[in-house]
Amino acid sequence: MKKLVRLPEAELSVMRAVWRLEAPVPTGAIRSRLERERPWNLSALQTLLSRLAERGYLSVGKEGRQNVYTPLVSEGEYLAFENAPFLEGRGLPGLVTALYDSRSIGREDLEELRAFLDEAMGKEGGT
Amino acid sequence: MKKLVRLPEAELSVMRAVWRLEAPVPTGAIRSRLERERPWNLSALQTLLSRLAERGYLSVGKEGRQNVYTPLVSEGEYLAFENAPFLEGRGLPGLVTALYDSRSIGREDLEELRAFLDEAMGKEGGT
DNA sequence: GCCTCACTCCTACAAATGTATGTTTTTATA
DNA sequence: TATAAAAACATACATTTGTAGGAGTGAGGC
Repeated sequence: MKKLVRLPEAELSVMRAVWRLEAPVPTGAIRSRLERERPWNLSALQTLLSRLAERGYLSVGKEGRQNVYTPLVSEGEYLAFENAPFLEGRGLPGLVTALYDSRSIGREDLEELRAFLDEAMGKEGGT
Repeated sequence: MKKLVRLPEAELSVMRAVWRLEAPVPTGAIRSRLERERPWNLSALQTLLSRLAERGYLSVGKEGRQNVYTPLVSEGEYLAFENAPFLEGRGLPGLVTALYDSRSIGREDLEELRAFLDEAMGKEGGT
């Protein structure tokens, strides 16, 4: 398991964009994906991309003369990493409970989740 | 709903400690709670606490001579806030799937979660 | 061939964050 | 009562993060 580091806000936004695009992703695609949310100056974005590469979150390749980026850390891995302190203390049910209690998710979400689990695991729940 | 801001690493560790203690929490209690993980210099910790108060994450009171802190944002609210971009895109099942696919949680965790949901909502799941 | 576009890469710098020192005030106590 | 322990509070400063400017370079249009 890679040694992850908590990403600063701006870099995390960039990663989220990359995760949602088809790798390898050219800079321009990332830029347009983010233009509503964070209309960065091109150089600013490039700085963030290289920092992400330094940190081992992205690999950089070339497609012609353009840089293309591929995530080296999946969104799930990162999510697990960020939520680890909570998950360790209280487990997945604890997480769901906390979200529910703070009204961040509702009863429908729980229903949906249960249906999803039943579907994914089969109703038997064998080992 | 308060306007939350993503906390920097150090401040977040402090919040996690506060969340796990009984409010209102005196500085010393936070300090000892964190001494393994982040053995901060007392002033360093005090700086972080006042920054958290400025940001509206903690309220500060006095208990005799000492400062005592009370969270103004619950752990669940914060969790929801941090995971919001993911949850909006993919919902709770998506989150669980991402964790599972990245092997951050295992099949037992899913079993446990399902059992928990069955318990919490009743097996019928009617609305 | 020359210009413009679209990028890359290097450099810079203000603001935010992480960590510590020094000073003062309390309270407890040898 | 002099001394030490505990903590507040102000201040400082190195490092990291956020954002941008500018120089260089291949590609396509004219």
